[in-house]
Amino acid sequence: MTSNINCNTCIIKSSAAKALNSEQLNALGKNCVQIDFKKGDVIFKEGTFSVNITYLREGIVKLHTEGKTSQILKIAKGPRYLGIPTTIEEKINHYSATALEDCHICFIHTNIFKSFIEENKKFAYEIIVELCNSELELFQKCVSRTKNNVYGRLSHALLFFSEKIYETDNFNLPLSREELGNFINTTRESVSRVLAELDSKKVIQIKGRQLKILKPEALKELSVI
Amino acid sequence: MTSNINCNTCIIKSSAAKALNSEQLNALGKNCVQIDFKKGDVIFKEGTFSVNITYLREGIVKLHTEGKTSQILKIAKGPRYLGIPTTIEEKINHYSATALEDCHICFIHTNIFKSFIEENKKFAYEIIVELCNSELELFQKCVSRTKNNVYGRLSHALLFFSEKIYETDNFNLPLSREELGNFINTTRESVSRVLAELDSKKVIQIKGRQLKILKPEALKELSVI
DNA sequence: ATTAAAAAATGATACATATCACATATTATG
DNA sequence: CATAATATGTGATATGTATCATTTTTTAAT
Repeated sequence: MTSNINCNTCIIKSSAAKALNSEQLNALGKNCVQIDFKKGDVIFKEGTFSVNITYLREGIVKLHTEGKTSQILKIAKGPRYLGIPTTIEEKINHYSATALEDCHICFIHTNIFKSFIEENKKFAYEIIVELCNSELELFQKCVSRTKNNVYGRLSHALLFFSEKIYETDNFNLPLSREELGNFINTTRESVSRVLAELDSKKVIQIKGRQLKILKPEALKELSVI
Repeated sequence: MTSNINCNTCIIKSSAAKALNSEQLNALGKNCVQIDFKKGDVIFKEGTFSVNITYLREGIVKLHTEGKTSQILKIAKGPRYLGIPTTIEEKINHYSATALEDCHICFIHTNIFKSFIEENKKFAYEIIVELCNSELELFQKCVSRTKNNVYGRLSHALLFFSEKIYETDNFNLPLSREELGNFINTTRESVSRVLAELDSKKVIQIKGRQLKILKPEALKELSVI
């Protein structure tokens, strides 16, 4: 579903978008289209031509590589920009984005996005801060993936969902066992086994995708970072 | 060694620094100090308080975590900014930087750096582009570390040194076997073994740190990314 | 040059985790 | 509701790589 939007009245703004003035928001509305995606929909695909900056207004997406050894690089929750690195200079997407929950996404013309950077100091600064945070997050993930064993990586991922995405210790996993494996770089079998063991040790309670974290401290102990 | 500098006459400028006008370069010179580091010197350390943006004018550095399971996150060659993510908003360095070759480094007051972002559109834009490239690089590395086995990761690293750092297929490795292990997430023993095997198969020729790549295509085949 | 210290090479073994095979749920479809 | 398709669980085995132990080489210090 596509719809015209009024960015002036939109209340779901990233800290960068909050820096835009009324005139800029009007211009944004005219150079931007909101599309609604359903769970599982592909938002953009690795290798395709990119002409927009993608703003995830609401929802949860995964950024991932393609192929049978697909790898989930990041899981992002709105409001935030997606894939600025992959779109701003080069025209080819370096990775794909797929909706894990229903999403409202705004596709913003790269040109108007660039003009805001030029016109609006605060906006430019906030984008820089966002990119910096994104890179630090990735560093963290890099370290977690390599310093932790499968137990640690899975614990880290479960805590990430609980703390950063759902903000509760009782939620439905947004990923299948196989996708979880792609996220923490292991196989679906290992994910099953470790989840079963954490369940048997009463650290978590899992049934299908329904997860309840019983002992977050125990998960924290398992992951060094 | 510390010295006052004239940024106007400096010919070693990043693409962002090239966007600064004469007045800004004068101001930069007054709010910036150049320090020369020798091979092995620590430039900044994880966990310490940070008050500057670090500009690597010339030389090669490693960005790494501390501790016995130290991990090398990135190897960078000047001219480029180092660790903007770790310094711009938060005041604590999230990782360390150590010189792998003699380096000339400019420490720039964070405030003047921020003022350039505000005053100079082109500068802000170039910083954004640099951060985007940096993140893409990290994505690449994340994928390489997890999709490749030790052979692939080491091949990838050797090609990286050859293509991105030294721009020749005949150079001295900037890292010990142990550091190479920290860079590609393996042990020094595994690095030794794989180097020995690549040598015996005449893909490379290695003696101590002296490396000559004989068959770059063979290395490319070993690493999927 | 001689000795000490550090780095690298190499063999033997251990172990975490991938792979394979198959059973059992769970979800989709006519 | 039945049947197929897909996802998940679990045991047995294989394998890449870490770990440990020891030797050899290189580098640094006196």
